[in-house]
Amino acid sequence: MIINHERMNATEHSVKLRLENFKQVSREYKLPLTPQKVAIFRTLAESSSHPRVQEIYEHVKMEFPSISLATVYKNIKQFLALGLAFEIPMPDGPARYDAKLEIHSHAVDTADGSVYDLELAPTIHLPEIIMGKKVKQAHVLYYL
Amino acid sequence: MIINHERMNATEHSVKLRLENFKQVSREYKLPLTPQKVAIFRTLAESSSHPRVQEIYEHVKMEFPSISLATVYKNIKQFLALGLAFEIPMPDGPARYDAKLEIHSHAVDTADGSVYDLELAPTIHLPEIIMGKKVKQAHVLYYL
DNA sequence: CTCTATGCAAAATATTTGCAAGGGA
DNA sequence: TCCCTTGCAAATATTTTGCATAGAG
Repeated sequence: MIINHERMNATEHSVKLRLENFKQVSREYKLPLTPQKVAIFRTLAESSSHPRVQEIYEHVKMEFPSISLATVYKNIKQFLALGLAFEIPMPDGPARYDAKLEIHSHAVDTADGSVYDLELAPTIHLPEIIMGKKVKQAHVLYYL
Repeated sequence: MIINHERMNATEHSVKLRLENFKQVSREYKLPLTPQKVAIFRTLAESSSHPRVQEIYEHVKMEFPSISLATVYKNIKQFLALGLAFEIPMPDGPARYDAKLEIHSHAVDTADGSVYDLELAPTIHLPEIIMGKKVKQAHVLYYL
């Protein structure tokens, strides 16, 4: 297992890739790309701290002071449905979000609420089918 | 990987083991064993459907009509802190609970909200230490 | 007798919804 | 133009808290 400390933010390159994917998927589903929506996705893609909805809202508010919390909620839900983001449910308090595309796992430090990205070693392969259904999302959550 | 369909409830034997453990831990921490608390734990231990707080409340209410939802919340939180129960955070809606003692994983069917217990094959061993901290709880969550 | 638990009500959080107006493709 | 989106406010959950009383050990 490789642990990605990610003290720094996502690289510009990977942010660009995520944004391109986001735009492509939006076109595919004929969903309009509003500036607010792009700002919400970019905030998520640029962050490495697995922000809460509230934090995304506060960040986007700097650029769009009139944005509503409901808009952020609606967009995040849409990202999840489109497979553009992961949700990391937390044992206490609101969920955290992650725009990383590859399936990976998270370690949640319950002491301070920080979330670490983990890459599973390639020898650990998660099942793709369970109970005859395709695995849409897999999270390995460790509570420390 | 072995999938435990668990259409039936937990066996009487395993329920007895869980209840004994619960009572021993309570004595250890000098926490009074009230009838309500025992009923809440028993409800959890006997169920195999990973009930929500609300469902536990409704079940215990049959035996203790005056029980309060707050009491169920308080007790469930205490069980988590004592390691007597697992919490399974859900992508939508309230978390589910499980009194199973061994670390195992869960598959969440997002279509109907049902939760399956999974036993990880022994060849897949989860790390016990991450970032220098002991893993208190590990969940492998699959969203189907 | 002491300490935690219970039950009730109110408060605090968190998330969703309805709807009129705005805006992207 | 056609939908989807936005922003606001109100409505819904959901969970926590304070406090007086009850009860376990």
